[in-house]
Amino acid sequence: MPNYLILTEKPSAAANFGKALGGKSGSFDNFTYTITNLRGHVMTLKDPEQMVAEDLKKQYKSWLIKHLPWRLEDFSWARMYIKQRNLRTGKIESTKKLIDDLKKESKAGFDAIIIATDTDPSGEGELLAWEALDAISWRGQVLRANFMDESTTGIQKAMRQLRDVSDKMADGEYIKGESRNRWDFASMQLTRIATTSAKKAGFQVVAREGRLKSVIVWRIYQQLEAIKNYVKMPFFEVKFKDPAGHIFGRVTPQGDVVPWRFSTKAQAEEDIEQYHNSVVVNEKHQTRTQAPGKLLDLAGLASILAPRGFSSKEVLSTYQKMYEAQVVSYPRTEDKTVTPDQFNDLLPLVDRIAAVVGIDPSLLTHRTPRPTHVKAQGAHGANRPGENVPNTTESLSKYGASGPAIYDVLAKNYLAMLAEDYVYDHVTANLQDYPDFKTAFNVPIKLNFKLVYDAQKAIKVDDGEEDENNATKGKLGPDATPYLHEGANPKPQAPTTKWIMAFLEKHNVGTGATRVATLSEMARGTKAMLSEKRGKLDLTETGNVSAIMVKDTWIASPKITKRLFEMMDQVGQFEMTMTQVLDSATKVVEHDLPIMVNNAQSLETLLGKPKPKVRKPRKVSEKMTGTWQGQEVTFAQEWSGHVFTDDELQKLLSGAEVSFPAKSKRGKPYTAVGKLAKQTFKGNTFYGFKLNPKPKK
DNA sequence: GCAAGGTC
Repeated sequence: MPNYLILTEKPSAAANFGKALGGKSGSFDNFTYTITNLRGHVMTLKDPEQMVAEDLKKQYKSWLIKHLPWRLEDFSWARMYIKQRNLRTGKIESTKKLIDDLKKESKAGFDAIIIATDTDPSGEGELLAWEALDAISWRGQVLRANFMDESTTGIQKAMRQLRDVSDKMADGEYIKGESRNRWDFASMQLTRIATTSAKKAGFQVVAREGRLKSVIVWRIYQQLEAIKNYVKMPFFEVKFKDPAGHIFGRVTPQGDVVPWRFSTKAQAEEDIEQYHNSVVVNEKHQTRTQAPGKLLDLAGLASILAPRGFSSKEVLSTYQKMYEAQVVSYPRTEDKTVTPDQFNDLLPLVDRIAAVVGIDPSLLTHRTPRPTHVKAQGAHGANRPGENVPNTTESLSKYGASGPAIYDVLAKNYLAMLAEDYVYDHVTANLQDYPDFKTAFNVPIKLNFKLVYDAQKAIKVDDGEEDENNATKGKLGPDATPYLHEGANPKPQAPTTKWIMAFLEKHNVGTGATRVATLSEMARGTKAMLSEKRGKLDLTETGNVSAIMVKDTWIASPKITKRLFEMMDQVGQFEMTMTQVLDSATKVVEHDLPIMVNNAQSLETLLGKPKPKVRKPRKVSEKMTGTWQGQEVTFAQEWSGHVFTDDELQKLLSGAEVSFPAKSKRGKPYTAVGKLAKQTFKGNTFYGFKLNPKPKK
């Protein structure tokens, strides 16, 4: 029997594989196996200057426009470990340990490694698996297991249909992912062009311009401009009202010029003269139903919580912690449905969940799967409550400020699916003497799921259309009286988290999780491009500069992502080469470069004189020179706020140890013990006080 | 100083 190492994408997937195959290791079908896992991408491309020949390093380190566009064939596309802050512990972690462990594990006599990472249409799963296989220099056989979902049957089925992909260059899915990765890397050039051009014009910012950030920042800029340039254009038209307040009007398609709308009140007052009271006729009633809204993904959840004052960042990190406690399901899903298995797993818990969020369980009568919400496809399933039901929502604040709100929305939205459809009476009628004047309104009959949660309403983006506030109560007719209605062109809506998420989703830019992560990243730190306050988005100076720089460029168009994905499909089918895909990145740079250089000229006109950056004067500590180990050295007389005494300075020069009270970066007091030593910082040699190495435990 | 993608 062959012995396989099954490589999954993440711990949660490894757990599901273990469940499906009967343990973390064992035998299945005709092989024995061990399951292991990655943690997403474990390697990333090196910096540009680290991927080229020695004599090109200087030019590829430079941000000057004369060195751009790059010759992408100069790159080795070599990778390095990833160092990143852990969301839970807040500590910087490197992927080196994981790779070292995997390398050790892979040497335990396996006949093949099975790539069992997520099946994603962009080839990301293959890419991140091959990053790891290349990093451990795996030379043996490689098989691929494609699973559509992480259910037991889904995984078992996949493990019986293994494909040989030992030659990664023959694996279309890998080529796809690698192309996407290199294309995006090449787009880095646009940041250099924008930043350098803006700097020349006096704006000292880093203008980050990838195909996600530039699209977001440009869309927000345009919207803010539209609001700034909005001029209210009132209009007047004749409408009718019956005694109960039902309004009868004519249909005006958006943007159309119609003869019954006037720009002055006087004209309309003249017009109204020709109308008289009319009898209401043609009253029709139709009973209609509406199904509960779809289940949520992270972007939807973040959209709903933003107006309550929870930032994307806060929701992301709190949700992750709640997931690890199994209070909620897997965060980064793209599914908006659940599988029948997932539905059945949660079913016995729904009454308890309802009690926690204060929903009357007698409303939850639809306990069979709805075909619209429960589908036999998907992986982790839509975001929903987990197997651990909390006692109260308040208790979830231990995971973060947004904990109770996350659970409340998530649980109610899931429970809404178990309530019956909303039933309402759709009423229509028109006027006898003026049949073009119509009314339409809905009268609720049974609220049903709307008493639990109305996700559609929560997610809906205000389109700026005026609300007529049509009456929904009272008897229709018997007649209606003409009146003068005053309206106006709708004011563009303010940019919000919800609004930008809807825009990105419409254009298929990014995934649910990356959209939230990118927005949160764009709002963070000294290079922040935008601010997110209670869900309202605004641009910082960096954001404004970044936006103006991408006016009329290709990179800021959502079509670029669409085109990239089309090319990725072709490259996956071997109808196009990776080189050709990358040529298109160079074409974008060539196209956008002169435009950006030109756009820089309008920065000052649009934004005013650049604010001079106030530089904090750098504190230069006093230096002293003396003889140490037989050579003349110069070193700082101060270390971490402590000024050495004359006695200590002599001790240091003599090579002796000194100790003094100090405080750690976190403000924890400790005793610093150390000597003078030769050290390096960013490649430069210097002399100075150095802490003794920590004793090994 | 820089991308977008995945993850804890």
